[in-house]
Amino acid sequence: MRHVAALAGVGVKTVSRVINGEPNVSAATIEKVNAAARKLDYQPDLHAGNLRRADGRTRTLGLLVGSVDNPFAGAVHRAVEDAAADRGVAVFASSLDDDPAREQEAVAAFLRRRVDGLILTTVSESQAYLAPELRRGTPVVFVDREPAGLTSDSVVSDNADGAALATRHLLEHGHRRLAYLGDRAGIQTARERRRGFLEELGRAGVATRDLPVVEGLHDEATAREATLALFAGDQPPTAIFSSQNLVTIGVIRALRELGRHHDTALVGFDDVPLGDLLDPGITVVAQHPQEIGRLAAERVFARLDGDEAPALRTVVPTTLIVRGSGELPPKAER
Amino acid sequence: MRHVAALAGVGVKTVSRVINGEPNVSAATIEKVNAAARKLDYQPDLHAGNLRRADGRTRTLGLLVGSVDNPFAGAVHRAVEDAAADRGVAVFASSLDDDPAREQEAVAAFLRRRVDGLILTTVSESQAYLAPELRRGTPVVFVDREPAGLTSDSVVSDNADGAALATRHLLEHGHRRLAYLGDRAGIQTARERRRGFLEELGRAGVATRDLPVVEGLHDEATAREATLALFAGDQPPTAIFSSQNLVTIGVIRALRELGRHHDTALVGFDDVPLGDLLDPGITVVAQHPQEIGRLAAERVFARLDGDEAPALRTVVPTTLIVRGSGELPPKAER
DNA sequence: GTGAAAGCGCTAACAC
DNA sequence: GTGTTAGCGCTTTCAC
Repeated sequence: MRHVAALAGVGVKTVSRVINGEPNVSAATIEKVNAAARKLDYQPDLHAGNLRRADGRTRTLGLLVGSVDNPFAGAVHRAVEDAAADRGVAVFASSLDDDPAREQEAVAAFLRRRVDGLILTTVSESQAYLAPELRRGTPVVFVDREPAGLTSDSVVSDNADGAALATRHLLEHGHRRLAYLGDRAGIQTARERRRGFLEELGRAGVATRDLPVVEGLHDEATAREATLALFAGDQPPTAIFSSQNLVTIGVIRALRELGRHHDTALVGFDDVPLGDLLDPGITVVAQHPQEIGRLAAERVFARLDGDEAPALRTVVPTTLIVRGSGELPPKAER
Repeated sequence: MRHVAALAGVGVKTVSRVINGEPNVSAATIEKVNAAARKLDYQPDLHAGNLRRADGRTRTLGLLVGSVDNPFAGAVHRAVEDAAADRGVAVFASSLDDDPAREQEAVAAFLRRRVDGLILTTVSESQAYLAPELRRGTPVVFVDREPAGLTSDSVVSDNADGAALATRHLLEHGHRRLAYLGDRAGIQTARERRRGFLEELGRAGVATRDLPVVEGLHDEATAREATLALFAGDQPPTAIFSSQNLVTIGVIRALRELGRHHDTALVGFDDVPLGDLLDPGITVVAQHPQEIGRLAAERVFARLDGDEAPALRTVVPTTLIVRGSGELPPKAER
């Protein structure tokens, strides 16, 4: 900046004014400064400016998702990015991998870089460690999962409702031997989905005691194996509710291997890529990750713009998408 | 930091030493400082430190991909993140959307934030604008597409070879009426893939004059329409080579609608999610985005670690994955 | 083993 | 309209 000022024959403050589009600079001076900046390939240092700037904004957001490689996370990320780009805000993205240590490291990395706001998917038992940061005024919005030990904005799917919707759908198609295949019970959304599943069965008067409730599945491989094991038993289910996109894919693979994909009903929670092109089409309770990301970004920016309202919990409804796999009737008992 | 120093009863420099794990501090002092830092929820400001620090490293990378919502980009991103996280480096991720303006803005946003390195997918005609930055010592690695008007490291798939491989596969299965459905010719990889397609046909002695070469497709919708149009003509192809994952999906949808998915061969460039579970399975020339991301990160960090070798062009081979759609024989002429 | 002073690139406050 | 000075939070240099 000093070099630009020298080359343009003005003071550094004038360069600063031009760079930031502040008023009270003559057109001729603006042109001189811009010419000098161009000649020197000058790029202002945002961080240096922020050190002194009144609002202290870095125009940077930290986003933590399950994995940047997951379609759900990709859609959330994209929506956040679009909202941020409109405001000249850049986005740090990190993957959580359902690892509490990674959560803490990622958040610390964001905070050391003085992000203006945080959009987080979390997995550790408590997010109380964020309290000081929240007091400091950094907006924190939780996506997909709600925080524990701390109150802040969140944007989540209606997990229990969606799971109940899926379950009711299977019940309506005559199934009574349903199986639940889901993620670790340590994960809040997994608990909610299991609760929705069991409660809906309870409302329908179906005894849940003997129904298989398999937890701890987190990827295709474990879900596939769990499904195979289920069918190796003497009372395989006639319908499966899978609580997560990767689990759903694992179930599909297993059912195909067993040749049971046309006689075992399946409803998945969260949409599956190309789910409509499979045979049968995969009936899912779809979430709306794009909408979740959009609303989360909206919350962060509202807070940055001075919204002081109490923490807001935004629930994004899920949608049942009927495609075939959820409408298969129970296989006749042998 | 001043507050921490005051509370611990030491000078700021001592706090700095403790934070950065520098030697020559007594164990007792370290403990005092850490206790004070914890009490005050002190988070060091990385940017402030970098202003003065000798190496000037922000421990931050800028990554520009097609769209963070695309599976290819997600895999690249994930690999870059994993390599970066090992080194305590955070990653800014932005979407290009094949928009030259967005490219420039994203890069400028990265540079204003003083990223240590850049991993870029580009679309503008020339990246010469990066020359000053490159001279300044910022490593720039191009992924997926090679730069123009500038020489720097790149990590790309063997686009022409992969396209030729796909084409040869279709020829070997007896097809002569092949169609090419691809992205805008303005995109370097699209040009390469078209070249590979046409050259392979030339080597096989197949006249390419009358074969449909449709370009300018960039999403499912346009690819679907182009495919439908192809079959509305009087000489529909017996085989299709689609040059990109979204285009492949659009083609699949159109073929299904037409009921032609079992008599029109299809090989796609770049893998398609669940491509093995469709009927027929989708034969593709798979790229290795994870590997591309890993190698790109490796390049950036090698440069940061002082590698001064001439610009390196790394080619990641593609792999033909046979699943059914590419092995369909030509439909008997009517 | 520790601290004081200067300065990184910029903006705030105020002078002219 | 424009420049000067101080200082943001930290690291460097150098003294003790």
